Amino acid sequence: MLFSRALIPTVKEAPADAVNASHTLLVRGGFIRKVGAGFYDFLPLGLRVMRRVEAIVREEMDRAGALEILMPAVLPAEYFKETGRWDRFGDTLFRLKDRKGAEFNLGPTHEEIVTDIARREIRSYRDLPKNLYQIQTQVRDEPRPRGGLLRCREFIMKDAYSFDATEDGAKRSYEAMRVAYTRAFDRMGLTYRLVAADSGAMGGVLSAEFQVLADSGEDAIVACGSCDYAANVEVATVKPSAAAGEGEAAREKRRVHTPGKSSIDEVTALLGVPKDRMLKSLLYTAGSETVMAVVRGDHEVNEVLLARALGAADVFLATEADVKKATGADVGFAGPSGFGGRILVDRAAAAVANGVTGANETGWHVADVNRGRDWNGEIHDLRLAATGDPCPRCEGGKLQSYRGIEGGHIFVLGTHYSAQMGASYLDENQEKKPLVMGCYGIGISRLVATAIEQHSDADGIVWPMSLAPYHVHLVTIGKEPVVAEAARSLHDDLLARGVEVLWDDRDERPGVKFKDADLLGIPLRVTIGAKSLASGNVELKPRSERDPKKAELVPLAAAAEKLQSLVRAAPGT
RNA sequence: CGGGGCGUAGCGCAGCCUGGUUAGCGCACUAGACUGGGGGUCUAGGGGUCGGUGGUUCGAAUCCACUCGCCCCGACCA
Repeated sequence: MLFSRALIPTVKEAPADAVNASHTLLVRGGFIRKVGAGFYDFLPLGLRVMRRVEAIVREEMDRAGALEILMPAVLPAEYFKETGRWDRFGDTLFRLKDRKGAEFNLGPTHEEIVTDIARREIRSYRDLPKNLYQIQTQVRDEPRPRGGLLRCREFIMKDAYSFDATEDGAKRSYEAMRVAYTRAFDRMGLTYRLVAADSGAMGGVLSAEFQVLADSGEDAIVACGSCDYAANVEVATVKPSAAAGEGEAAREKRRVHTPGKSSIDEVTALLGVPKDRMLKSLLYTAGSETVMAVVRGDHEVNEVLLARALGAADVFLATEADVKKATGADVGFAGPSGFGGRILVDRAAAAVANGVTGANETGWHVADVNRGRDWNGEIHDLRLAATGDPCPRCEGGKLQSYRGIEGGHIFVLGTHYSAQMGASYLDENQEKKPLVMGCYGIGISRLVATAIEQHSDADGIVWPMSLAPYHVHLVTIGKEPVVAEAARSLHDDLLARGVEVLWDDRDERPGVKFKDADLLGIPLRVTIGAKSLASGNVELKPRSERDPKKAELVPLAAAAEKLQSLVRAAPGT
């Protein structure tokens, strides 16, 4: 491709609304342009990268035996109404009406539609297993699109759905997807962790996220430094360590006056006790119930774990009024000792001896309280895991916190949708049974940005070969006909060898071309100028090499073959 | 949805507080000249319903009201 004939509108200045590297560089490099909040144009270069992601994902899905289909982006409302998600999705669902007033929604995901295919087309256990996938535009009216391609209202997703006769079969399908995803993410050159994830209100059995590590990520995850334990903090648990005051003799409970001191910091400062002696007591609303969650003063409540422990879909921190009603005291003076309602306590807090906590009376705390004698509660894992916490799986391992971008999610759904929608099969005994389903997503367009979050420097993008819009960026310097002739022959030779090349043939100064080359991030840069060409050479430099002096001189005649072998040898291609 | 902020040329911004010539700067763009290995220099140009509507005023980019859009933090995120 000739640069002069392409549409690659690079700009020097970052867009005002870009806050992270991928957004800035995708816009500056002319890969994408914003159309509206959460909607983007993919310009030629951006589309080429996305096609690479798609191709890798498609290859790995096909290798795993999945079958590509395409479902509509516009869906009659009846499908989401059938499963109740018409209401449950709330404002996130884009709704529209046709000319007759019939209701539709844009597809945010396609469980209903694929289940409809299954109930119509799958009859027998002999038809199983099946895994159907599509690469399709998905639309969700996100409350807050952000980060350029990282969180859009319209995005490209690969979503796959497996159908099995049994739970065991579903696990095999899930495992096949885990392998396929691992291969795909490896080929894309991404550094990621496969983490245990919340299976949500769907009652899923197995659920894991492919979290691509990036400081700009929206998700918090923890991973063990010693074993392979890794989990979204939403579901991460922690091995209990030695409790504060363990083994101490229980002292007599006493009331302490703490006027105006409602926070852990204030109370520990006033009383001179360490934070891990405090029993932090928070009130949550779960459905119509108000419950107390107790964690140690130096810990935080994990609301997902709390909701799970309660069997609730969601919990919300109680309002000020609810706290007063439940405890009889202002916010900041709640405690399990003497509390009348349901109490859930984290393991670590449960073990605290001679603890300090709120007295359920404004301006008062109680000290030297002990569980069993002064209070009680249901013991669960309720605390948020953090860096330095002991790994729940191995001996001696410490958890480390990371930020991640969810690049993929694999999930055994069970029979949630199939039972609801009547998607069943007949087994060997003529017995009708619901299909056991799994679903598996990869954020195709998001991964374009995610790759840049991991592969860029101060000058621009550094694409892995497998995702690069072109393999070779050919830069010609000067107007001498010999230079253009050499470039033309190399360009044609590369094309004949299946190497994709972008030739910057513009009448621009060398500095402009080099800056643009660094910005675009094509992995191999070949410079042809009169200087080196005089000795029959061209200059070769990988984008990952920062120092231009380290460019390698390669005889023009040997350049194409050398480049071809470099492209072939690159991982993931 | 709560809090904060921004809409002025294709992009990035100043001007607004304290209303008053022809609305300005940098980049980009057009033409010419010089230049030619890391975003070069000079000359001459083109490009604006100042987000929209209404109001105040002799006069509004500037003040007021409403409205639309966008961004950031939070909530939310099958």
